[in-house]
Amino acid sequence: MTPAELAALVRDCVGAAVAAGDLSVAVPGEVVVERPKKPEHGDYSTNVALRLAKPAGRPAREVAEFLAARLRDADGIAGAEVAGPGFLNITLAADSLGSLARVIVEAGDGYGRSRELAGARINLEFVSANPTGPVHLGHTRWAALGDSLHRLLEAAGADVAAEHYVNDFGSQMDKFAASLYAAAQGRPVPEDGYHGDYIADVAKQVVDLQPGILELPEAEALELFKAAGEAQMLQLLRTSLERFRVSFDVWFSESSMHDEGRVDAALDRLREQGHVYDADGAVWLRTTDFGDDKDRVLVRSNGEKTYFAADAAYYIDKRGRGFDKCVYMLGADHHGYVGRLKAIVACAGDDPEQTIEVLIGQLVKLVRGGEELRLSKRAGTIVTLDEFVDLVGVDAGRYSLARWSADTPLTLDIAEITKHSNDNPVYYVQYAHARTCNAKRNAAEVGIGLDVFEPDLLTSPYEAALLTALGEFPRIVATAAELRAPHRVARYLEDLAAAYHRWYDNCRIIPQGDDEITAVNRTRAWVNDATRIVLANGLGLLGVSAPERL
RNA sequence: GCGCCCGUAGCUCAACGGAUAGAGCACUUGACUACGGAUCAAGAGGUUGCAGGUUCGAGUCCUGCCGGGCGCGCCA
Repeated sequence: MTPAELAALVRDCVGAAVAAGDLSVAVPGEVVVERPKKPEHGDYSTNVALRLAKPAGRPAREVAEFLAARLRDADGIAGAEVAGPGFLNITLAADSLGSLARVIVEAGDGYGRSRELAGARINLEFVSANPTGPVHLGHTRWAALGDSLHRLLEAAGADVAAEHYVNDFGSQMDKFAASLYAAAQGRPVPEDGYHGDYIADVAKQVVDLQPGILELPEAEALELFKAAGEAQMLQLLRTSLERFRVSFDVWFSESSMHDEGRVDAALDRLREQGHVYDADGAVWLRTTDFGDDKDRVLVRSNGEKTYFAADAAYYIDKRGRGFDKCVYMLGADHHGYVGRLKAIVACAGDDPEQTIEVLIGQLVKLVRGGEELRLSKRAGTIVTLDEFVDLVGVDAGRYSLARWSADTPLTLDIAEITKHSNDNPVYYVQYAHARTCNAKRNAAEVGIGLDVFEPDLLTSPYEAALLTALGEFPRIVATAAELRAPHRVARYLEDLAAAYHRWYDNCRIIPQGDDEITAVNRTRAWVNDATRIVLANGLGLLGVSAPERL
């Protein structure tokens, strides 16, 4: 019996109690069944009685007793007890709990996927690094979390587009072009330009591709440097991110919106909605109508459209493409932008509470030997994604960033996250997976495969603990997707790995010495394989490899 | 000044409003006749920043303080 089936059974018991007149209450749409922290609280527990007590006008423990009495008579239930203020603790019969192993093995890659978010069309925008420099550490946290969230949302059944916005319009691109031009001529880059070593590299690549560029008039050369430099930078961004196993469905160019008149069209739309006005020679959006602390400029008095205008157009474009939820993942230094974003949405006639969601990620610091890693020679800024990957590797890097909730400021110690030992959660989980693979190989060698399955033989408490942990996976995935919290998957995998290691220490798959191979051993091979599948599926959601050998 | 985020064990951090607040590291002590021990078992470690409030129940929600981070351009 899966937890979902048990939850449905509990709900049926509520329905039966109501029908019999024991309770007078509306049957809840969904009942939640959890794995209790303490094993003495049963395989599963539910707080449904506590929740129903008030509407039913009865003490919670009494409600729980009505349900317990019905549950005890149901198939697959070994026991149901009322505990504490009114919790209902449920123990499953061994064969009922053990049958889960077969369910998981048969589901394979599909185990953990659900239809919870089916029908949702979600636009997920993250990283959005400017094409004027490398991906840096601040983006990297979102690269890991955003890509994991992408995978999670799809696993929960949502229709998702991962999108990288390219700010290739405006004054910073002119500075970028000027920096490249200066570097190509061997002059020092302008004071307000971009100073990293990569500028010289990109400039050289542009000159190599277009040998005559330095002979052109300056204005023409700058235009070419801008266009070709951007193309080079985008290639670098893409390469860095792909190496980190992060991919985007759409790279969305800001300047393309300007070129195609879509910014003007968006401004017209906002004007029609009645929130645009002219003052001081500029065009404004009345965002104060929707809680912003001041109105914002869309078109400057010199005629140039602002970043903000393009963002409004971008939002309207996303909605035009059919997304009903636009998720923005921003760094903590951009949180001041949230109010304005919501105002854009409201000005466009949508409800910000419905159509956008802004996730704010706190800062990441890297330390080594107690000292913060600060300057990157290469980028002239803080540590880059490539340097981070060089330092810790993709698996440790992704796992370490995905393991913590985004709204916690994070300090990562290089020495700690690269240790190849149980000090390091990523290796702990990967080792558990490698161990399942190794156990499977060894079992196969002595003739134990997936042939005999007698789940009533899975009677060890270590078995029960492992099986209930395996049963939790689909709910963990769905919850992590709904709460936009990939770190829940990582924490769960650590729990599961621990339950597996304990089980492995106590329940042998291959008998010791010359002992005979029994149906218990053969059935345990299923449990081992189910664990292998869940660990692999979970690591996959985090973009971390699941090696068969370490 | 205004706004957002954070404050949990010595350290890094968990905990859909649920049971005695949990892991890992570090510290102390065990299990190596080991299906790869990169593992497992045990111990110690807490007034969840402070003070009120809401309720069957608060680390979690509300109010006010204290401390830290970040942001408040016709920049992007």
